Amino acid sequence: MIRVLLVDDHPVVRAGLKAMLEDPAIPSEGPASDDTQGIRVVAEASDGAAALEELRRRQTLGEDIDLVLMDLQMGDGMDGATATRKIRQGEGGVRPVPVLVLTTYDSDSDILSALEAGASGYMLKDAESERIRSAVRAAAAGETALAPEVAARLVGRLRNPVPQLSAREVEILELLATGLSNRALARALFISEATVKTHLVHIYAKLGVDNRTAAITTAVQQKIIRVPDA
Amino acid sequence: MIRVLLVDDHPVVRAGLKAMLEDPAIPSEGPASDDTQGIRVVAEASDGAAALEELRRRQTLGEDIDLVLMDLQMGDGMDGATATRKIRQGEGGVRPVPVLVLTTYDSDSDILSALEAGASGYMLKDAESERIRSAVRAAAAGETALAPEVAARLVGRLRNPVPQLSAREVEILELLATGLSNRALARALFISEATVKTHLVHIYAKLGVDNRTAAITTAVQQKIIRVPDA
DNA sequence: CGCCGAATCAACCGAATGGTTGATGGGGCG
DNA sequence: CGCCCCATCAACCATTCGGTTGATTCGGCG
Repeated sequence: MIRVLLVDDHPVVRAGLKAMLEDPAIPSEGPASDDTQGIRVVAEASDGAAALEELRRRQTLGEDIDLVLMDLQMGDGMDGATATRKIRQGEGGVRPVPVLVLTTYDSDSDILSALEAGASGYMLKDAESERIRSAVRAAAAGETALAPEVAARLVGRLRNPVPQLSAREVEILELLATGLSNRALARALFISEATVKTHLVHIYAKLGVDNRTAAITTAVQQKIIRVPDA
Repeated sequence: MIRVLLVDDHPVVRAGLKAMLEDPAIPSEGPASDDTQGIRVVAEASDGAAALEELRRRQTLGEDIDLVLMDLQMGDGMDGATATRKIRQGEGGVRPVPVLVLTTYDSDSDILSALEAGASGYMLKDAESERIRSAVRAAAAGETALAPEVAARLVGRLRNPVPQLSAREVEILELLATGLSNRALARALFISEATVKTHLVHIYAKLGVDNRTAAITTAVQQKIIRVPDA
């Protein structure tokens, strides 16, 4: 029996995962084996901080958790990648437990940040239930479980690595996103307009675009910057 | 008994909604009343086209559907708003049925397009299960069910003379956010570059900005548009 | 019918942006 | 020390963008 802690901010998704994990549509044939052992959702949390708290509480009670199923995007509170890192590093008095990330998007930066945080796997929410169950079993057994789409992205990234923006370039991108002109940008950063243009050219090249608008959306998509607050 | 057709491209979400709708955590007290009548998910579909097909099929068989629960964003195939419009207008040989939209985002354009398409309600996926069930009951009874956040947006929009952009202007903004130049914009919309510029001037005026970059961030902040998907 | 707003287009202008080449200085690294 | 990357700046040019004026068509509305 694999004991799972579910972390997702949407009650609907928690209910769906619980149903999927606990009620296999096709019961295992033949005698029970390790490969088809049952899965039980024994705890749930709606954000990263609550997940850490719940994990610690369960472990203190001697009710060990075998696996954490974690969403990455969570409205407010600690995000999934941060929570994953803390769990894997045993912060806050928890014993490290495998974390399987299960989320909606497969952006490069999401995948990278999750895996760097120590996730044992990365599945997408549009997966069929049997896929998700086998990923849970694999992750609980200490193996790595990647959705095919995710694996493909990783391979693609190895082939042509994403050019890294310098700190200055990111700084410029952030101001760019507020709608400043080159001149305003120059004044804000105490540099000349010429320098701003040079930076922009570098940014365009690294992002594979050819104008400021595309640079902003691309940067937002790749989570290099965020849309500035209102 | 309310008979529901579930439309969502994610198996996880379908399973979650089914579990939530059919297994009320708190069984109704006292004798059964109309208000607490049961809900049964009798059919599912993973995109808009399949939903129409399924609805028609069930109605032909005499197995009427009382309500369609519809997601707006669906990976490929017909999107939710279009499917909602077709169902409400009885296209494709279906009898109109109330449609409750249940989605993740609450952007103005999403809400408006769903309601204009004839949706009976608009709920967010992060809602608690009892909220969703009561929205289903209300919508099936012909009432309008809006999530509080959605209702708040609507009244806020009535108070604030939110500079109302025309449909065409929003369309332009959305393409603008992908980084297209005026010329590319013109080609994409089969209009002249002059017209694009005219629209942009109007957009800038309504949003209180003076260039395209600021227009995009402002529009995103005010949830007039969303950052385009990667 | 006349009015108005939305959408379309044209022509024009100045300003901003993009793209290039080339140059300087400072850090880090083998 | 030499090499390379980063950040800085200059000058130049073509293209694009922002803004204006004016015009046409079409649909809705009083």
